[in-house]
Amino acid sequence: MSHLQLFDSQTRQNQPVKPIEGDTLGFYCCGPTVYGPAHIGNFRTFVMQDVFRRVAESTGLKVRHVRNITDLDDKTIRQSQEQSMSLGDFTSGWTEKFHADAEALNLLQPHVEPSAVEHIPEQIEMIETLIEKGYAYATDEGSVYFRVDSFEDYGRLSRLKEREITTGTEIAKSGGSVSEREDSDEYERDSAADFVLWKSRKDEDGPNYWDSPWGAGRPGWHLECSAMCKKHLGDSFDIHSGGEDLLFPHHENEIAQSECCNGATFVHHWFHITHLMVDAKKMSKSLGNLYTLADLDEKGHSAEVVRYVLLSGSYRQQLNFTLDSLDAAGSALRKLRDFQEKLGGEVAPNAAASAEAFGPFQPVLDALCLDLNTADALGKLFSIVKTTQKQLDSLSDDELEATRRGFAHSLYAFGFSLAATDEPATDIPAEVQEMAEQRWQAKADKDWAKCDELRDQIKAAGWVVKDSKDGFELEPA
RNA sequence: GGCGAGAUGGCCAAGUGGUAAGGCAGAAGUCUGCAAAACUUCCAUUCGCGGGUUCGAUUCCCGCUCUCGCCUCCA
Repeated sequence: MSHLQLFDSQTRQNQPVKPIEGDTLGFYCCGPTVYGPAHIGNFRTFVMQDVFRRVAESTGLKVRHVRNITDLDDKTIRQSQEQSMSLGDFTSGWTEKFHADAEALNLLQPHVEPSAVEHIPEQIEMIETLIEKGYAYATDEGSVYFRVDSFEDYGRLSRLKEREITTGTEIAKSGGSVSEREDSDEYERDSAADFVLWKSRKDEDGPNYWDSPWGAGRPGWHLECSAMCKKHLGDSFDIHSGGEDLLFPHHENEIAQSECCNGATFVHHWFHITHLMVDAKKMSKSLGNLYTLADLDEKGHSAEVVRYVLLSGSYRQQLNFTLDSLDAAGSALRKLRDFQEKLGGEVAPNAAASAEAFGPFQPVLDALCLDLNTADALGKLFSIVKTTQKQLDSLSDDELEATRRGFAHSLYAFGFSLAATDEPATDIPAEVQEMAEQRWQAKADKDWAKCDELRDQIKAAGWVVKDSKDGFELEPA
């Protein structure tokens, strides 16, 4: 049995992954904010979380996977207002889109997918507790803030003390940039570090407000995750995950809210995924390097190819995404597909796999178990594929079966389905089709000169003929 | 300014105190009427630069150069 180790951002070490209590691992992922299409950077995080779950289950662990939908925050409200849509209609559209993308990427469905608007009462309840215990205060305007000074452990995840927090002005002076802050609803805080738990109603929120003991308003963004964690995984659970940017302040604030409210250690293991770079730069709309699955699909790249690229580097490293890397990934996947065809037979991998099922592919699982080293694991996979291929003919039935099973389980762990590629259905011009058919006839007649001539003509028309035993294929040149 | 990550063959990317995985691309061959695909073989005496420790360093230590990320609501 292989034991899964995962780097923990808080202790900055690999830690064994095992449930603190019982036999099920509580696993919470900060999900997408549904205000637009998710981009491949978002998906790097979700794909890695997916691989984590697949590997954990492959080693025999049970996982309770919770991934929320953030449908209530500044962005969803602003966008829905701008588009004159109800918040619900607006977010459900983008949620559907996210689900479609997730399915295309072969992400396992979380066991629970809670949304923020469905957890308003839970959030209000937490605020009440925090006020009662003296960790939060309401302002005259009807907002509630968390008093950061009241939680002495504040900053332990992000090492706040070591980071010598500077103010926005100082950063600006030193040439750094600092995000715009919406001070309009934050000026009445006792301390600049305090963060909002409840935002009093503002005109621009439109109809999106809820009643509370402090008046109409809505919960602060950080609180939703705390509330959903508490409800679906309890006061204390195993692993909390998200993009590296969430480490501070989002996760720091979650710890503060949850631990002060619940009086228990919030999370035992923090799993943060490093950001994806595109063409060696940070993704941004202004650079035009922010890709969605739809963008890449348009360029003829399947979601599985994207998934492969996202797994080609280690998740704690900045991975540089390029369009070229998609082509390389496509070729690599084709190689795996060919191998699968050569193996023949059918094995349906499933989550109830035991580590033994990997058989000759054990090194793949071992690599994944060491902090999800997907790059190393892919290397192991290809090595084994190569050596197996050479001895394929001399394998006994049992060995062949073990190979099939091990390969299938490896694919499952990576989340590759290797479904037959859907060739882009480009319309073939009738005259090209005609020429190709003539050529096929000429070939049957062994009229090689005519064959070659037609091949050239077809090529001139921008197409390439590829023969197989039973017929030909046309592809854009 | 503070904190952090990194620099490995044409590209991507692992890794280890004992002499560089894997993928892509490229080359040759088998096969094929020719192609394509597939398969086989080849492809870094070398891991940013300069020192040091060591029998031995790409891997440990020191210095330097460069790149990149984060620094309050962006996965």
